[in-house]
Amino acid sequence: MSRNAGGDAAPGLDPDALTPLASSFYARPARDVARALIGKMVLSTVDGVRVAGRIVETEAYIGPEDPASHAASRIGRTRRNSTMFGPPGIAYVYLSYGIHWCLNAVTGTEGEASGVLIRALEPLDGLDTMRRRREGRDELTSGPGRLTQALAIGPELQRHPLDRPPLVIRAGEPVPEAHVGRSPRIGISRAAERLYRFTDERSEWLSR
DNA sequence: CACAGGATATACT
DNA sequence: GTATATCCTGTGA
Repeated sequence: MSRNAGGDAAPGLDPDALTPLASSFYARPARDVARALIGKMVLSTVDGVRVAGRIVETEAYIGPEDPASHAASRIGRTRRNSTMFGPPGIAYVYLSYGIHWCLNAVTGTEGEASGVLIRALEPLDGLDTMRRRREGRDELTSGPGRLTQALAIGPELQRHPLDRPPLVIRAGEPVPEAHVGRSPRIGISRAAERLYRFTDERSEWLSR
């Protein structure tokens, strides 16, 4: 079977040829990383199957002072959120509503407990695999729980460094500032006014 | 030990 | 728009 089965690949951009983002990319404020991740590529080879997508929606969660964060100061460091206190560039994976696994990249300095939630991808490669994993549904990767299902991301990838297989984030074509939207984060009750959600406004694959 | 609620997705009215 | 699945975490008895 050829790559790009199902069509919809970005022309002229081969995800395998792009440089993985080093941990230094993540070693800065979560808002900067959330903005910079728009347009980057996520490649999963979990289960030996190649699946790729382009990041179109992220959210920043910024240290203990962010009351919406799993690592908010009122909670402190716990077993669930301990990955957020780890070094930048690793995956923080958590279970939402008992059903959906969600993927974050840890950012900032070690112990800072900041991260970026990957909320939506534009499917680029391995669409047949995504559809199978999503049981034939059309919404393959437009939502944090949907994209982890499509990419077979689960708790086995807790603390996985994001610069190597089976889950790699790579460079992509820059998204001009004019196309980047900023809006309130989805599904939170605290600090709901902060504009920590970043989107590629051109995308058809946003979560809403 | 019991319980409430969540950085969601889906089915149903 | 509303209901509910489903389970882990954090909290407080």
